[in-house]
Amino acid sequence: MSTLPPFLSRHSLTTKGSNREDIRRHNLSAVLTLLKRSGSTPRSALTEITGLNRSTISDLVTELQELGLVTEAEAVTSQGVGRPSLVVSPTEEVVAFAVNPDVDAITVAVLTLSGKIIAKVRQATPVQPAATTAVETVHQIIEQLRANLPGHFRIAGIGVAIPGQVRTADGVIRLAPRLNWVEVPFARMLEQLSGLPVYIDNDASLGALAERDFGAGMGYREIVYLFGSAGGIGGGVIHDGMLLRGAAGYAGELGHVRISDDPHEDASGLTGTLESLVRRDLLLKALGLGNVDDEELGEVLRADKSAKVRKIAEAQLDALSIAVGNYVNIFNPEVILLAGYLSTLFSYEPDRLMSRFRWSSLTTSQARMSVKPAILGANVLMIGAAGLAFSQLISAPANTELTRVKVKK
Amino acid sequence: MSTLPPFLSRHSLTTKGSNREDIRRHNLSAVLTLLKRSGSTPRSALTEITGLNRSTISDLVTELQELGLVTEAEAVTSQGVGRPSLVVSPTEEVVAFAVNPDVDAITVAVLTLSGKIIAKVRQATPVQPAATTAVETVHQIIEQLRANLPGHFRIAGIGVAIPGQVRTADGVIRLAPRLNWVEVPFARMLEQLSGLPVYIDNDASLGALAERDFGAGMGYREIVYLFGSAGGIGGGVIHDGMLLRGAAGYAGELGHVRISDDPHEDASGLTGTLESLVRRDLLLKALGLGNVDDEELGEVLRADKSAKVRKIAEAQLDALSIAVGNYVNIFNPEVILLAGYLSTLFSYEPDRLMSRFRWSSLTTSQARMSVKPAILGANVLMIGAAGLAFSQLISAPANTELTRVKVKK
DNA sequence: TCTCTTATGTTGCCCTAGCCAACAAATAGA
DNA sequence: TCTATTTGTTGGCTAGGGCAACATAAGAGA
Repeated sequence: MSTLPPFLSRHSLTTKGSNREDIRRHNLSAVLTLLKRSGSTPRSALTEITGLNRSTISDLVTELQELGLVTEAEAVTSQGVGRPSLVVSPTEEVVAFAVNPDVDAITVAVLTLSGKIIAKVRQATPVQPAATTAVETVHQIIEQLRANLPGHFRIAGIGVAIPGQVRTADGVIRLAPRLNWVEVPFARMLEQLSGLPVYIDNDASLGALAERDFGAGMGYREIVYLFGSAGGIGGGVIHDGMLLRGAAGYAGELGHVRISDDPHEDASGLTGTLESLVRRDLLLKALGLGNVDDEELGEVLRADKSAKVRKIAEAQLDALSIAVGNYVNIFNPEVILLAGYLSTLFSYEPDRLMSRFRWSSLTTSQARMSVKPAILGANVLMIGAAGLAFSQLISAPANTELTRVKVKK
Repeated sequence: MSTLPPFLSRHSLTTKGSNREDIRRHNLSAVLTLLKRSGSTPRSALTEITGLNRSTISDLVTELQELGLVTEAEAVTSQGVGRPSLVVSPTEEVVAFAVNPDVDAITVAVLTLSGKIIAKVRQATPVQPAATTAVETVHQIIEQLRANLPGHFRIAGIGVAIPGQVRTADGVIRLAPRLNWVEVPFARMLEQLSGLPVYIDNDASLGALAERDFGAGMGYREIVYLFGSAGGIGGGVIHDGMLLRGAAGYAGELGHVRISDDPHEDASGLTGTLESLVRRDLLLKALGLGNVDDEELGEVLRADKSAKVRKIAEAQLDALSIAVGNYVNIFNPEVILLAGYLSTLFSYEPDRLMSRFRWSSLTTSQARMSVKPAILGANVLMIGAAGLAFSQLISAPANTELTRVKVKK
């Protein structure tokens, strides 16, 4: 029996020792991570980036190949003097399901390791579904998609993007105001139905991860991601290349941060927050628009010449500027990515935001910092959710079980 | 020559491979980290916490002993059945200098690995010193302290806590408004004079690290630290047990975050920020106090019964509540630590803050979150700065050169 | 077409560091 | 004093990354 100082036990994660298995896992994971992000990569590049020995890379790639995760092929185009390097690619035969339940529809897709969408189903929900109904619908769509996959494909799991707060430890949706879901053990429910491992996280957080891997955040290690949708404003922060989750997974609620004394409430009942000031619905109303997507909204907005609309848009841009300035001070990011409605708003008058946010942040922190629109469009949540489902496989390629498409009875 | 996709090169850090040396370094570091934080620790505890084998711990401790970093001794009190475990302690003979230049004084101290202060000199500066003057003064004090150290002691380096923004990569002070220093290559200057390695960081960030290791943050991995001083409000964020530094080291400027439309400016010219609303000097003035420390301020404040003072204090508490609520939403921390003046303010009426911050953050994120006063007092910056100076040694015990007290000619 | 240069894949061997098992040592309790 | 329990110690094992030598496949130049 031990008599550890009580606080030490909690430190066990940081101060864990490592052994040979950890090395191997780490190196396999490093190689697979590179392949996921950049697709086909020559072995020589893997050697250079990882700093490992040629022979080690050879060994690692062989193991990944035996695991059925990557394939090797001879280079098509020769890249110069010397023996051409073999090109390694993530296989297209390992897939994940991505799920996004929202107010008006449930979307499910099948994606490969490198983020390619193989199939996608969007099922409209006439009435806002209860959690149990939603889980069943998701399950049915997945079964149908699964039946259409080639038999030798294997499945990493199901990733779910939730417009709300998710306790990542056990996959419980604590609160999804728009869906009116409270304390729903979504992961457990869907796992029991589908028999597949289920991973859940907040939608904006997954958006941030998707942009980091395949979008405007590629190559950055310090990213602040702000996502505006019909339901409000969410955020995700990438720090040191990894998602900032906080104690329970609720970190990054960047839309619910108070920046003004304005008494209007946001969707969560907080006043003066970014979400309460930057409202897509207000602009839609002013433009006389109904249910349009962000692209169409952008076009109408740019075409509109009324002073009233301009005033609303600019007031929202100014509020966004303050928030951007704040996040520069807080995170000192390399880049701030604006997605969804915020991207539309930004594009309306980029200079206004760029000049104003500088008033609300320290000049030092602005150095070499850029603000960009996100580039992944409507499929960003699918890519992010699938990435989440793959994350276990990515971090421990040799120790993660994949499920066959056809279940053996 | 390689033709890597341009963004991949920046990823090299995450996707670096690891080898045997990395394991050894990591394990030595894990053991030394534990010893630093908890002081004397039995070998059995090291085994249990790290998860490593008994024989491995034995080997690691032997190496640390040979490096002169730890000592082993038989247990004084027996702790139960079985052979008593040997107790390992960090040596007291490896020290670091801690430096804190401020407006009215320059403070330098000598500390051991476990944060014990061996010697301390506070030299008042009648006029606010220029950077070069300050560096020379620091150097002289260090020489004097060094001369008084036993000859067999060894020095890890100099850690400097700066009331301003520091570019951590090269140790340049970008801006320290209070000292009126701009773009000062402090680390390089002091390194050239002293011949010792110099590490610099922002004062509040170092405060956060000190509280994590030896203060109210012990055992937590997600900490938001807010520090109020005469010069303003600084912040430090510990995420996953590590300091959040951002792209260049400027992250954590939590005092310069705008939370209201109030037009008053803070020390950096930003309006409506936490720092502009929570002002120690205003309260001092209202209480008719001069240059007192936080403890005395707290006593006078508690004794005071005037409505005017109460109004000021409560307004400041309310502003602090909003900021606390915001940081709960942003970081989902386990604990928020209030230090310096903010601790005084909090203690004046803790319930007011505790009830009000709940209005400005999502209830979900408040679960199991606590707000506490920091417990390290006036020496917090010395502890933090010394910890910074030791960090290189801690992270690579076998590969870090220590300097002898007596220089061989 | 034939070398020469260059870059990469392959193979066998080495070495390090963590693990394991057996044994020794030091305690508490009966 | 004897037993159970826990921990330190020792020697051998093993996995996996590094290394060097060699093989291979290009391009360049004559």
